[in-house]
Amino acid sequence: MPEGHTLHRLAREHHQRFGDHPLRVGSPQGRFADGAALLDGRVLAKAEAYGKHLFLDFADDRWLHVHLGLYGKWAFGELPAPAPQGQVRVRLEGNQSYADLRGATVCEVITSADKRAIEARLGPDPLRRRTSGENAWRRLSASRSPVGLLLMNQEVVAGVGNVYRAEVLFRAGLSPFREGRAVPREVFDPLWHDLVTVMRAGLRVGRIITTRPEHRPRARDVAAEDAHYVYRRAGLPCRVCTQPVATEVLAGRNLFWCPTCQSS
DNA sequence: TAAGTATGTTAAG
DNA sequence: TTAACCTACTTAC
Repeated sequence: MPEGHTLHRLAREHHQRFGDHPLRVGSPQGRFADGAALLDGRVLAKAEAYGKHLFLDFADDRWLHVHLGLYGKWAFGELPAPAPQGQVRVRLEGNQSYADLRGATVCEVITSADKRAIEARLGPDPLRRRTSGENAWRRLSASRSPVGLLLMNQEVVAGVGNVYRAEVLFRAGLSPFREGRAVPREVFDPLWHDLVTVMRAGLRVGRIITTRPEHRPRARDVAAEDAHYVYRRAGLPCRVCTQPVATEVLAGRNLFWCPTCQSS
């Protein structure tokens, strides 16, 4: 489930389980054998996330860079670790815990210069401290692309995926088809602030919940089907206006929106 | 059991 | 714009 909040949680969990310990690093699958050999036995000094990228600092200018892509996953457990099931690209083992990585799009050992180059391509990450949306505004307000595309562009905002894209546009009452350059500053600033709010909530809770309590059946114990306003709700009645939620494929991704509530 | 789908990105055409 | 990556879960048959 990798939008930005997931990666920030993963960074935290790696640090909690493995921070400051020497790790055994292997690649049961074999596909990352060379990289694992570069890291095996080293101490994990730090773990951080930037957008959807995870960086594990193995000191002396060696970082493990992971991007989960669509279906990559980390699975954690307590030692002793079981025999690897399926295609385990990386297995980390520390004092008490192990972690298995499967299905990642990117898994590589890089230098801090490589890491800086990756970060330089990314827009501001709403989940990083002391981060302003100014650079996102600069890109967005100069673009003819629809805002629904711009929010998914990691060079504009880092960490937003298909769920946050759909939900934050709904909460702003903004049409996903509005050109970036036609979005007024008075609309963008609250939208950025809302991104920070809902992504922080996702980081805290571990799932994406964007519906306000007054728009769902039960304020607590949010059921999966009540967590979103429009994402994956095509044809269902809008929670606010009861008109059917619309869907369309935009740039290869499913877009969801309410044509009534998001007409501006 | 097979087919379809997914919260993502890159590269080929 | 499309296919590929190649995992796990859901749905169809």
